[in-house]
Amino acid sequence: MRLSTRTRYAVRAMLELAVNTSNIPVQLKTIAKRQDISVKYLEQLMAVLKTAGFVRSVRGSKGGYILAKPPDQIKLDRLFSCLEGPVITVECVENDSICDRAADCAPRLLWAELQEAIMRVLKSTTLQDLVDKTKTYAKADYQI
Amino acid sequence: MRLSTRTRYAVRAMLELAVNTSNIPVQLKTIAKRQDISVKYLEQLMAVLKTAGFVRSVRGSKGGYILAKPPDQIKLDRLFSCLEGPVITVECVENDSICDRAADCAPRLLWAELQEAIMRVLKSTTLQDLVDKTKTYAKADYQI
DNA sequence: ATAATACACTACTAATAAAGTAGGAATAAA
DNA sequence: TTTATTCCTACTTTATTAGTAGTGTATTAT
Repeated sequence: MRLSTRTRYAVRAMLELAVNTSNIPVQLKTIAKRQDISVKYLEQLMAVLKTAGFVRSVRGSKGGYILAKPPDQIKLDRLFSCLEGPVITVECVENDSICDRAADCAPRLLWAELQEAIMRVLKSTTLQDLVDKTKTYAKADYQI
Repeated sequence: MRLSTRTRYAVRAMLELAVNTSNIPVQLKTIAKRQDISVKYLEQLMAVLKTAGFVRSVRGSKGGYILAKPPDQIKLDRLFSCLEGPVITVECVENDSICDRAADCAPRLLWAELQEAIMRVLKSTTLQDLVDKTKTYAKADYQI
């Protein structure tokens, strides 16, 4: 049940965009340096985030990325599902036809509970919440 | 955040042992057939479960496995940690020294929340709970 | 215009982990 | 002694994740 770096990187990148309150786009180079992620890898993640409608890109010189919506309208469960895929614990939770046992399967009920517990946390968290927590933890010269 | 088959198989195997109320040990062959898992793979999982003290084995002919404790004393969080490893979401949640950012990291707080939510469910579930649910769902000729 | 900058797209590769297989040794019952 | 079963170790295969590379395209500053 480990989280992929994919998701972690993406959340961190999104947070970098969220703390940028100006209208000047943030360059991947900048995020890559601050977050210690290769630009090339970030590009791929940003492509996913762009397709999903979380960010807008500005091409060309002085280009970069900005959030497509205000941070308080970006829920973490959405971010997750576009990065990590929709299934969080086990396939059968969502799709009971993949296993004959599904109908009578007690473990499956447990996996469903787990998934719900996870989703509850993610649904109740927005990018803005993370921004706020960042500020709380290191008010002055914070780094994400 | 997918669950390993390792853990799923092990839980199902444990459940097979739990529904066996006799003192006769259950053979892996039987579990393997009922659960559609290779005996050889099961052997490895059972070795882990045995080391962790969840099951006892009876060697030789007519041997097999039985639970080492009554099912209501087997919490799922314990089962998990011996199969899936202690870290559920991200390393840094447990060990903040692996990342310079850890102290001021808002995402890390989120991962910690996720982990807690998962653990809360697992800690409040025992093997007996699964047994009960199984019986509820298919009283007569239940298959796990 | 042109050079520089930065995103866009696609394919490939490397590393790691998960899943499963195989063979034989130890043990106990019949 | 034969048979059935767990035990132990090593290997193999497969899948996923993570990361790299190269080329293309759009935009802007000069």
